[in-house]
Amino acid sequence: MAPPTPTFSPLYQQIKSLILRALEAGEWAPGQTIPSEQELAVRFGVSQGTVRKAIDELAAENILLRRQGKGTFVSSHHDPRALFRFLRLVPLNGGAAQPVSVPLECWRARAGQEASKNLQVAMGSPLTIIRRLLKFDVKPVVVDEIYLPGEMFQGLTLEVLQDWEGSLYSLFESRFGLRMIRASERVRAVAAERAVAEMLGVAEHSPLLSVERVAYTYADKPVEWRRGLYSTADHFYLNELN
Amino acid sequence: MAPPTPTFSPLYQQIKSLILRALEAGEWAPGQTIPSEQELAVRFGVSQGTVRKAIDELAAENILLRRQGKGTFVSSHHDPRALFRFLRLVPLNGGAAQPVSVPLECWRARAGQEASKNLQVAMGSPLTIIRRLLKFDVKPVVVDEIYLPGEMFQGLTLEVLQDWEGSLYSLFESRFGLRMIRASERVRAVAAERAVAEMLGVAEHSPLLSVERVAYTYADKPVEWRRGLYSTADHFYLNELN
DNA sequence: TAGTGGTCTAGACCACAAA
DNA sequence: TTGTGGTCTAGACCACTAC
Repeated sequence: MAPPTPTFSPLYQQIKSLILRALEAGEWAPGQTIPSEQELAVRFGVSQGTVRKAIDELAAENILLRRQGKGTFVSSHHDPRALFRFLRLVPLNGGAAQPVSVPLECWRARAGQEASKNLQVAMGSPLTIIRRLLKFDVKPVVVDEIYLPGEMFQGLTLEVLQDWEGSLYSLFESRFGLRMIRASERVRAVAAERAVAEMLGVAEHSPLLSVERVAYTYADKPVEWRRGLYSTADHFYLNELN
Repeated sequence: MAPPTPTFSPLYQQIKSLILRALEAGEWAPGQTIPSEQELAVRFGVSQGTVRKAIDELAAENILLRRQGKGTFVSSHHDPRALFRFLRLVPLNGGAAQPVSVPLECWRARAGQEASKNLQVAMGSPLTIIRRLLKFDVKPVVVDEIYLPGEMFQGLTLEVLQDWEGSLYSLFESRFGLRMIRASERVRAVAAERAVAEMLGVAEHSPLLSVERVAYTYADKPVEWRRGLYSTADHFYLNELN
């Protein structure tokens, strides 16, 4: 006897995949609308309700953004609301909530063991590395070291970074067509080494938050690995558990 | 001219509220099934689809749990899967993933300014305070100090805590009928004071994670405030950003 | 006024679990 | 076999936005 089909995939999941593939292929640009539910229903040969359920899930994953009366939009890191989706840092007592990125260095290197594991690239493959400061209201709060697969970020230089107004991810989106969809962070407490302590204006050996992040684009492909050292003298890392 | 009705609440939201109210009133016990969608549809006088959408949202909030073919269950902290919903601590290199709670002290006090603010109770109102250790595989990793509104936790003693096998929240659920629905955590890095350093087996002034949590039950009512100090020598705090 | 997403319904059928 | 949740459809109507 043949086994009963072990793989059952609901129609709306298949539609979801098709929409994702279209997004991945750049068929609709970030910030722009996708076709209406009715149009997509015709295109895919299913009912509007099925398209709706597919879009519902993509909206829940922050990949699409629905706006009643206007349409469904491809979400974009240009949207200022998108910033704090990935930066969970909040001032302790009021203070400036808008951070400013200050690029310090940008250079090329080759992937070591750790980078190769986190970015799922071969050992020795080219990397682009960024070091930068995050300031809240003139005050430095975070030092980041950011590892990127070199092939995907051709032409990324310190000048490009310095000329950019806005978040890193919005630069990645505009300049390199890479959209970060989700990320995973590992948080630990570490003692500040001297160089970092100086940059953040804290005493050597002060406790800092070490935040290691791997960020993924479509199809769960990792495209960024970063390590941030956060001074939590005036800020905290906020996490909502649901 | 009268303004056009500024308050529009979809039917399914109203149904959702009704279900929440029933849960709050204890009409269905944690771990047990609620009536079928069809039954609820009849009870509330709406279509099954409307009940479904209400339940969908409650399931997304981890308040209900759907199981195809079996029914819809009231989620419970007895479910072992529920543990890591609130404890985001993961071993660095394998190691025991199941923590053991070791209650150290349990005493009464009166709410100071901070407790009063976090628990939304009056200054001077009675509190129950717990101090406990969390061990992974014999090794102490977390020291917690937990502040609870005294009225809601009558009869909570060190003996009760020591006799309980399982998580704190499952005790709260069984013994005091209080279910934690969501929580908000503020994470910072701090230096270990001597007493804490000794308990965790680390050097004085070692960097630790300070995790302050306010946990809420139905209707966003805060019922627990705790501060944990985490040793991140062998563990890290994991956070998924979506 | 037209077009979008949002809600609600009724009904058919499928997948899964338990008896 | 029965009962549960899960999927899919078709159609009506509502709320919001823009023209």
